[in-house]
This record gives sequence, structure tokens and C-alpha cells, in this order.
Amino acid sequence: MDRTDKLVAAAERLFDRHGYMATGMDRLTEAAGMSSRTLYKHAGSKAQLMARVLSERDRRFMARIDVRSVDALFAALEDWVRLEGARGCLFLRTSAETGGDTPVIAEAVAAHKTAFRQRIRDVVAADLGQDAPELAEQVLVLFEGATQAAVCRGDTSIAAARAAAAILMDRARR
Amino acid sequence: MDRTDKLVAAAERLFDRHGYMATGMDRLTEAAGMSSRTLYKHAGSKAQLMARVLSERDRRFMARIDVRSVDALFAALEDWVRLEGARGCLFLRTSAETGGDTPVIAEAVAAHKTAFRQRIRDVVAADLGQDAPELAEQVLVLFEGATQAAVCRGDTSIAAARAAAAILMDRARR
DNA sequence: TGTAATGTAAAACGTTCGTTTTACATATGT
DNA sequence: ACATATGTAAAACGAACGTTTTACATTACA
Repeated sequence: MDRTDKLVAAAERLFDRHGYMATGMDRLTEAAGMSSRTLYKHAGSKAQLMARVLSERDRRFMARIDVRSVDALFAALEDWVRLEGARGCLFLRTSAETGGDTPVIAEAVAAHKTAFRQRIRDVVAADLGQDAPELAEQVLVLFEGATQAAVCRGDTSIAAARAAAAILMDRARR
Repeated sequence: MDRTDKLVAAAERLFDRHGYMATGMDRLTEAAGMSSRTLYKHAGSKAQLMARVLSERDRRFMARIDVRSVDALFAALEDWVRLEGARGCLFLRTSAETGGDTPVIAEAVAAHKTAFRQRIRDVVAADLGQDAPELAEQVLVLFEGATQAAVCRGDTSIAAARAAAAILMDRARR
């Protein structure tokens, strides 16, 4: 594991758990096990570090939802929450924390959300046998809602979203 | 309009738009048009001010979703977003920003989410003619999802959630 | 008329922020 | 063995943080 990888992994954990603004650079250097000089040589700045965290998280998340059915989409979300916990969408949380005023972060968030929406649309199309933009939008809302509601309600909300999505897909199939 | 009301209204605007951590007390005093001495006399601390903002927002929000049908629920959300904009759920955002480590804030968030869930359940029960906890959970996920997705997708996601909820309600009625 | 309450403006509190710098150690390749 | 790269530890940077205090103005009621 590369030094940069270790840094980004430690940063993701702290940013996700305590928030972007609330996490100081001293806690990051300590968690990453490196001096602030090395940290800045690798990361450039706090905002750039967060942008790296987000693009790495995007990679990992998109790999997990690389599936062929809507049901598998929600199964993947259940796995994700079991492994990484439910603290809401880190992309939107970070965007909100920075008010969209940090370009490098805003870009990472926009890129993820675009890719994510396209992925949902592709999965719905593959599952249904044809493109269905409006149904895909409903599935996206269910996915985002399950992610958000799981913060308070845990698996319950994901199971509910999964069941609702199954009903909508079933109805579209007939 | 009372001095405290003016302060809380200004604070809600800034906290919502720029985030809790990113909003300094100097910007709050300026926006509220009062000295920091007066601000602290009325609010106590930054965290207590945020707790007041949240309980005031809870009051206003719960009044808006005081409706008798699921469809009216999403119509109310459309109105809310039109009036107040779509920046996601301020309660969960603030909870995430503080990592749940600020008791007075964590309590305000928990109180709101409990009341909100109960309200959704009541509306579903009134609309359907009987209590339906699982259906209510689905409607809650759709509502949270619409709120969250509207940050990127605007009215589109609310309309999608509304249509999906109508299908689920229709199916439950038969 | 005087006093208590309530306000403002502004400086100061000590701390922490993100970032840079200084001084020094440890490997690696020629 | 010697230069180059890459690391650490720790001090220092100025700015901003949340909060308190000092000194003074204004209202309103006895």
C-alpha cells in the first residue's frame, strides 16, 4: 500500500466520520502516520485531499453497483452499509459543507452524481430490456432515500426501498 | 418581529446556505444586525443557536406537511423547495457536520426525525383508512430521496417520487 | 431625576486553523 | 563515498475561530 493510498484511506475515514470542516490537518497527519510536510507534498491542500477522497470513493462505490438488475442494486447498497456504515451521501454532505464554493470539490461531486445517475439508468434499462428514464428517476430517488433514511433507520429503509423498487419494476414489465 | 426571531431567521439562512461549521459568529452578528454581546445573551452559544434554528425549522416544516393525503405530502414538498430551495435535509446535514457529538443538536435532530416519521405514518394511515407501517416506510424513503435528489435534479425528482408514491398507494388500496 | 435594563462598538481572550519553513535523518543509485 | 530524493519532528506563520470583557449610549420606569 502506497503512502498516498494510506493517506487517502485515513482521510476518507475521518472526513466521513466527523465531517470535512471539523477534521483538522493535525488529526489527518496523525491518522495517516506522516508529517504535515509529507502530507502536503502528496495532497497539495485540504480541499485537494478531499477531492481525491471523493474520486477514490466514487471508484469503489461504482464498482460495487456494477450490477445487472435493480434488485441487485439495493442488495449492493445493503452490503455497502454493512461494510461502511450509514452516514448519508459523502458527496452531497461535502458539497453542502463547503456551500459549493470549493471548485475542486464541486467538480468531484458533479462528476460522481452524473456517473451515478447514468449507471442507475443503465441498470434499469438492462433489467427491463429497454430504456425507461422516468422509471430510472424513481429508482434513483428510492436509492438516495434509502441511503439518507438509513442514517436513522438502518436496514429497514433499504429493505423498504428494495420492495418498492420491485413493485415499480414489476408494474413496468407488464 | 422580536430580536431573537430575527437572529434565528438570519442564522437559519446562513447555516442552511453555507453550513454550520463554515458560518462564523461574525457573519451571524452582521446578518442579524446586532452586537456579539447581545447575540450571546439571546442564544447562549453557537450550538444552542443551531438547536433553536432546528426546532424553529421543525415547527415550520411540520406545519407545511400537516395534510391528509400522500399526494398532498409531495405537493407540500414541491412548495417547500420552491420557497426555501433544495439543499438537502438541514437536520441530517447538521448531525453529520457535528458527528453527533453536540448533544443539544443531536437531540433536536432526533426529535424532528421521530416526529417526521410519525407524521408520515399518520398521513398514510389517514389516506388509506388503516395503519400501514411498511407502506409508510416506503413513502418516507421516497420523501427523503426526493429531498436529497432535488439538490441535483430539482423538481424532477419530486415529481418522480410523487408518481411512485401514487402507484404504491393505489396498489395498497386494491 | 436617577437607576436599572438593554443595547452597541470594539478590543481582547486563548485556541485552533491550514499551511510553510527550518533543521536534521535515512535510504538509494552511481 | 557522495549527491539526490524523500522522509521526520517541530516550530512558526498570520488569520480566523467562539467567546468574554471593557467602556459607553439609549431607553423606560420609579
